Amino acid sequence: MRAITGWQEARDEALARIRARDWAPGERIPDEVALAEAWGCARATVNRALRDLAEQGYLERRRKGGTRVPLTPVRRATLTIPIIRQDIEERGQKPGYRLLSDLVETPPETLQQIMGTLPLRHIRALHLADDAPYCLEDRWLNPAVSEDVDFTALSPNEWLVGNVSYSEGTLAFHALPADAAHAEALNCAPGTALLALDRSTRAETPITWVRLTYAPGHRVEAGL
Amino acid sequence: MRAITGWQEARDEALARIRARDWAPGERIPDEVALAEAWGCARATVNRALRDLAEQGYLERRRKGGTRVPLTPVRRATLTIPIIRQDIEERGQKPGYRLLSDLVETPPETLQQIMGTLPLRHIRALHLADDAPYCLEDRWLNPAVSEDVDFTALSPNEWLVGNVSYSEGTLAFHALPADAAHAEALNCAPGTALLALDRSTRAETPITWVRLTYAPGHRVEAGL
DNA sequence: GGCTGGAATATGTATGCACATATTAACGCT
DNA sequence: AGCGTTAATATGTGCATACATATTCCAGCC
Repeated sequence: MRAITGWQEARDEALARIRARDWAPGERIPDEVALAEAWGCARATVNRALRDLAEQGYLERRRKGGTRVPLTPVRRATLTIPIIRQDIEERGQKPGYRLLSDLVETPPETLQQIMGTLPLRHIRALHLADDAPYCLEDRWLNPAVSEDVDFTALSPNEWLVGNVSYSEGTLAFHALPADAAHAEALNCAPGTALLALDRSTRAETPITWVRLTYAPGHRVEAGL
Repeated sequence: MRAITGWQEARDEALARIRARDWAPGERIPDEVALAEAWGCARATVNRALRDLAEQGYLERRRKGGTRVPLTPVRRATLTIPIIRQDIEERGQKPGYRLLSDLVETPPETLQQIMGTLPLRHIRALHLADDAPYCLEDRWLNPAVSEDVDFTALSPNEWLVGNVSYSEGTLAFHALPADAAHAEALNCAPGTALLALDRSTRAETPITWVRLTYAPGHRVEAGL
C-alpha cells in the first residue's frame, strides 16, 4: 500500500479498517511499531492517530495490553454549551432579554446540597428570539461572586461567561411540564412539555446553578 | 518558577493563568517558543498542552495569529451516547426488554428526508429497569442492513451496537408530551412531559433513525 | 489611496531517539 | 499446583530538529 503521509490519513486508514471489520471488535490490532513500519511513517504519527480514535471511543488502549477495538464502542458526542445570545444570533434571529425578578432567598433543599445553605441571589430572566420567548433562565448565584452587578440589561448568562468562566461544572437534560410561571413567560399552556438544561458551575467555591427552560419544540443538537 | 515536567502540568499551569486572568480574555498569550523557554520544556510539550486546552474551548489558536483566550469561551461538554443495557446496569438495576411491534412501513414525510423514501422496518420496543419502564425505543431501520434479524429477544439498540457501529450520525434532545402509546408503554398519564433523544446513523447509506423516549423524570447527564 | 505580492512569523506536523510506566507473561521457588 | 518475583513489551511521554502552512504585515507598485 501507498505510504501514509499525515496522522489524519493514518487515522482515516485505521477507522476504515475498523469499519470494514478488518480489525474485528474485541481483537487486538497490530502495535504501533508494526503499523508505523507497514504504513511507512513514524511511530509518533501512528500514536497520534490511534490516540485520537481512542478519545472518540473507537479504540481502547492500554499499556502493554495493546490497542483493541471495543466490543461495545462507547461513542462520545460533543455538545457545545450554549451561550444564549450567540445561540440565537446563529439562528439568524434577533436576541432580546428581560429581567423578571432578582431576589435574595434561601434556596430549596435540593439546591442546598450543591450550593450550600447560605442565602443566594435568585434571578429569573427571559431570553427572546425575534421578540418571541426563547428560554427562561432560572439562576441561583453565589452573592460573593456577583456582588452588585446589575442584571436589568445584561443577562447573568452573559455576565458570567465574560467574568467568571473557565470553571468546572455538571450538566443534565430533562423534561418538565410548564407550571404557571413557565406558561406565562414562555407563552404556552400550563402542562406543556418543556426541555430543560440544568447546569451547576463551581471553581473553588460553588458559583452558580441554573436551569434553562426552553420554549416548546426546542431541540438541542449535539455534534458527532 | 520551577521547571514544568509534563504536558499535563503545562496544561494546568496555562489553565491556572487563564482562570486567574493573568492571561486576559481577548489577549494573545506568549508564543510556544517563549513559553517553552520560560517553563524549561520543549516546544512540543507546550504545543500539546495548549492544543488540549484549545480542544476544550479554553483557547483559540491560529497559525501566525498566535494563541489567545477567547472573549466568549465556547465550552464543550462530552456526552457518552447511551447503550441502553449498559446504562441500566450502571445504575445497578436489572435490564429488561420487550418487543412491541416490528413492521415494514413507509416512513412519515419528515423521516423520508433523512432516510429516503423506501419502505423501512419500523420497530417499537420497551426497555425496562428492574421491571419498570425505562425508555421506549422507536426505530426506523434500513432493511438492507438488518435483513432477517430477530428482535424479539435482542434489542435493535444492542444489535446495532455490535454489528453496524463505528458510524457517523446526529443527535438531538427535545421534550414531548406523552401520547396514548407512550402513556401505555411507559406507564404514565397522557400529556406527561417526556425527554426524548433523536439519533440518526449513517455510513455510506442511511442506516437507522431512532427516538428514545425516556420514562418521566429521567435525566441525561453530560460530562465536563 | 488602494491593491498586490512577498517576507516574516506562529502554529501544525513529521521524525528519530530515549526513557517512563503499566501490565502482562514467564519463570522459578516452595 | 500455587505464589511471588522478574523480565518482556506496548503504550505514554519528552526532546531536538526540520520543514509545512496559514496568516499577517509591510513594502512597493499602480
